[in-house]
Amino acid sequence: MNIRTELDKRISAALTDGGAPEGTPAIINLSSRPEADYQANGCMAAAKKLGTNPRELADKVVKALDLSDLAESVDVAGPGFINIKLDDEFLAARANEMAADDRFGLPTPAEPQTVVVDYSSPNLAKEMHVGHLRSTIIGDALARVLEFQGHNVIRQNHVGDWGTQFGMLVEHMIDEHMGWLVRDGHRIIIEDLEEFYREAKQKFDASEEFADRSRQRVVMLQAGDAESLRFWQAFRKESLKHCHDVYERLGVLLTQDDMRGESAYNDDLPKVVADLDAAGMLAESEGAKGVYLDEFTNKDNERAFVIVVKSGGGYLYATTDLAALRFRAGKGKEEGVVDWVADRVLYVTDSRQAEHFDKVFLIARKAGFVPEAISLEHVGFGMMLGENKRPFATREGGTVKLMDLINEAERRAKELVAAKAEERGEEMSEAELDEIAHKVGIGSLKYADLAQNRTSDYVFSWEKMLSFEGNTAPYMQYAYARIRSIFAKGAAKPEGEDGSTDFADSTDMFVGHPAERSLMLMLSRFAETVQTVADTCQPHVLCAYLYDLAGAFMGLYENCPVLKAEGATRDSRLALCKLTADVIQRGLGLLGIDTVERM
RNA sequence: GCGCCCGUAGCUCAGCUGGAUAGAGCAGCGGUCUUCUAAACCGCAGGUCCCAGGUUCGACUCCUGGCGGGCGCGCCA
Repeated sequence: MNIRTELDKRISAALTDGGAPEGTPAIINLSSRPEADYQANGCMAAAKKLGTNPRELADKVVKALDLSDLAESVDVAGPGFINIKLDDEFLAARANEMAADDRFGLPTPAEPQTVVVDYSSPNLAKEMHVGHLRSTIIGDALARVLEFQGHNVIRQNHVGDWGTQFGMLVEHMIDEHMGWLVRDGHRIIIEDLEEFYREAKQKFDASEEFADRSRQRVVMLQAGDAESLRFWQAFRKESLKHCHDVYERLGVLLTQDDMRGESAYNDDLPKVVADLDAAGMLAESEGAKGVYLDEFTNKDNERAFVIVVKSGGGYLYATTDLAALRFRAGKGKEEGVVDWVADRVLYVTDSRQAEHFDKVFLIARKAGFVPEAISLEHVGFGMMLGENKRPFATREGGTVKLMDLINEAERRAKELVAAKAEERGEEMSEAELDEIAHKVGIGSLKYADLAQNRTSDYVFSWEKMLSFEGNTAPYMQYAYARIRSIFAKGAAKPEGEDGSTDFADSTDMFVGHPAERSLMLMLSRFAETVQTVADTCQPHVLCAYLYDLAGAFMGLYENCPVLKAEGATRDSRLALCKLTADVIQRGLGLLGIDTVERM
């Protein structure tokens, strides 16, 4: 149950009974006061509109309201706040309900949506680097959250596999006599994509002859020349393998099936342009074709011109994005390529592209490519900065490869875990150490990114993200491991071989101590938290929740013995521990982060 | 020139369609391990919420104008 939604529904109705217009929002917030768990702030705003006294309205609302099944007290305070203290038994019932439900009481959406999440989308010309990290991590977390909610999530990896650079790369491949490898149908091996790109680029800049050949190669490629395509295909395959190696290491759910790169829309590009023309939107300027938008201005304060065909005849990313939008909004299904039509499309790219998407979305709407009912959202994020506040780079100022970053994260995590295990005098096999280091290292990398509001730039710090103090992955994973160790230590096991528990009445939790109540209250907020994350595309809200949950658990851990308690109290606390661990595990799982049984 | 984002404790950040006394972590100081992992917990100290106006019963939040920083604005993505 989403308690917040429930309160909003009921109090909103009571506001109507009290004389406010239908649909007046109750404005339910968490209360920071000890005498309340939630507060409704809607009366003040409503009273202002009605021209009545807010306190009187609040009194009327409370009279019209029946919260007896969930609240212990409902009081009017201050200028017209309605304070709600939930009933202990209600909270315990919610906890029991959550424990018996693998969705932890999360309501299924009334109308499941088809949500396209466009994320990661690296350029295949180069190896994946830190610039792709945030999109990959944030997008993956959002896809997991939406999927868990019950929506039909379509992951789309809109990789850059069709640009000018590919002419250059193919030409370089030919120069390097890679033809025999390609011809035999074997996968070519490029040890270092980054280096390969650099070589090609150097040649391109240094040799006019090579540059010319590269440009010709692009034309041949786009015209469908078999030889060129074969090389391109081989390079693409090799590059994709690098990507998927990274995804695998990161535990990102993108697969080959989610791949739909720019090249997939190649045939649609002329049609997009023709349709813009048919819609009367296409204009020409200095040989280029594009769309004028009154809603935006350029540097000279004239209306903006969005180019879709270059003066040389080539297409741009705006064209490809329009084709992709149309594909997602129904054309893909119409043509029998896919079996879905998007209700919502999320573009997880850095915030510098915000205006680009505003323009593209606008054109798509105006041209009738995407109906108003389909929600188009640019999920922007800030840059990754080094501790010197400059864009994150190697000491020499070069690009940081994602694979190197991952290796470093795991190396540091392993060092930490090994040192602590030794300090405690615990034996840990190399294999177990590696597994824990992997989960902690990757978890740290992800959590540090996700825990912060995505819109702002974020300062990358190894020290901070691998710290066990504060809102970090290691802290959360440690909190989980501590709970699990209660089960490992005591005779009680969270579940037996057959999934049964060995403590009686495992779902019969009750409130016997304030710390238990606080924990249950926090647990009950899981559903509303997931809802917020899905609505706003802000994974940091989930991180903050999990951190608060861990904090609430520490209250129990410090104040309420579990294994030493007896009878029903012991059972109740064990069940509470298990539920907390499960919610933490699920919550971290929604962020793409694994838990460990010990660390 | 226009537009977008940001400015909260020494540092890194939260602050939920405007709500009651602005919260965490780090760093600083002081406590808590014969007791379920002390990689933890508890306490203390620390803030003109960039500035100035305005709207309102009420503003970190909304509006206007500044200041400071980042980014974008026609043939890269």
